[in-house]
Amino acid sequence: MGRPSKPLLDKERITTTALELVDEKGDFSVPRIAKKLGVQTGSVYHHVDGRDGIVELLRERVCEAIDPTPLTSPGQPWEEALTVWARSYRAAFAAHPKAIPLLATSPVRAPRVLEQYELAAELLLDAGFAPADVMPVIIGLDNVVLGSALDLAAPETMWEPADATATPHLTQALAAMDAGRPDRAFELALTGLIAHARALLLA
Amino acid sequence: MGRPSKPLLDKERITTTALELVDEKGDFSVPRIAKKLGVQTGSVYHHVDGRDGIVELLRERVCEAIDPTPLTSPGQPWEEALTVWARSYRAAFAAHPKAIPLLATSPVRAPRVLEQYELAAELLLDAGFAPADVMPVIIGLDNVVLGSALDLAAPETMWEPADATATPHLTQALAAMDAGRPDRAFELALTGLIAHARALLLA
DNA sequence: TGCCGAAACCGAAAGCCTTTAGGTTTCGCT
DNA sequence: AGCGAAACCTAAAGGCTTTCGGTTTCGGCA
Repeated sequence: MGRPSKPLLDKERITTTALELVDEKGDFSVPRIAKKLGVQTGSVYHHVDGRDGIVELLRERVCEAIDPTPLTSPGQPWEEALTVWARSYRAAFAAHPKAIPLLATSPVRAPRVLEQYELAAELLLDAGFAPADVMPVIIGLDNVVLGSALDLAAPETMWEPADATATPHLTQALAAMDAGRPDRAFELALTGLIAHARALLLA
Repeated sequence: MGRPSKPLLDKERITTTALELVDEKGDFSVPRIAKKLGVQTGSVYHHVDGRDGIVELLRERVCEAIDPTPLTSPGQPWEEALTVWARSYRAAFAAHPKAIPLLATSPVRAPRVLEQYELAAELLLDAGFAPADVMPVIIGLDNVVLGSALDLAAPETMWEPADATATPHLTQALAAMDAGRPDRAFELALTGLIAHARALLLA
């Protein structure tokens, strides 16, 4: 009953299980993780800093797939660096669309993730952006990326017209987007944002 | 103990109380609403469709302050209509920034709110937008508005670098935005989006 | 080699939360 | 006058997060 010979739990396995639950149900709970791992609920708390800690682990895990090298390779124009980074960013979140609502509403604490934003901030400052303009650009990028990733795999998640006859145009637009090319929409929104940022820089 | 002479509860009072709780704590619960109204928890369920129903009531309440007339007044260019509407939209949410995470993560069901998006969709379709391009524009607008409203009153909500020395540029950018003019950032993001939409229309 | 503290799990419980069910009183309509 | 619906209460089920103490095992140190 006491300590097992080989540990049954670790952060990796907890994170993996939480992500599995999020991917299929859109949410997770500590008891469900414990049940999936064949362990008592309380045991999980020996490896993890509460539920919020698991959320941060999920953020780290999802963001591991983002390639930060575009932000650090010198000699590139900032537009190109930001664009390539954003594509990688989007792909990482599109792989786990149901995690986005979970991650979008809690403050970012994970150091490895903050590090990427730090690189982005440095890139923009080095490019000559006014300090006050840096966050708006980054946040705008964030919005485009997450919004697009969310709509990529779950457009019906955010708009639920109960009565389609009351909102014919909205229903039509939703259906058209379903059948459309979200990739193109993302690319256009991205170029729009970059153009907006360039205007900020020149102003 | 039975039915009171004058009803103690109604949707209005429940919504108002929930919004008060959200404004000060960033969240609400049915028992807390009941306690504030001097009533048993279960009683609330006689007036409201569960917790999710209260969220929709909150959405309605917050969105009441959005002025839909720009979307319906004819003879105006769609750019102007959308811009004016977006400013009103942003002001409504900026009045209750802590409600944004709550409302941003649940599907929109409130008819009065869907009606506004219906008007926006109709406006864009009438302006000649391809059906597949309508939702990307609306969602982009949504992102700019909510993102800006959130950062307007609560920038520290989303970015919490525990170690400022590890992220000097990010910390500087955050501080600069705090001291800066979020209004100007919003206007620039908005014009950027409108320009992007115009490019979509012409393509 | 023997011991001791830390690590890892279990069992139990406190204190939230949402939601449902049934009982009691009052209101409005027939 | 009476009856059904409305509005509240009491109670409880079942879930969640988190903490606390108990038990066993492991690793390092004397």
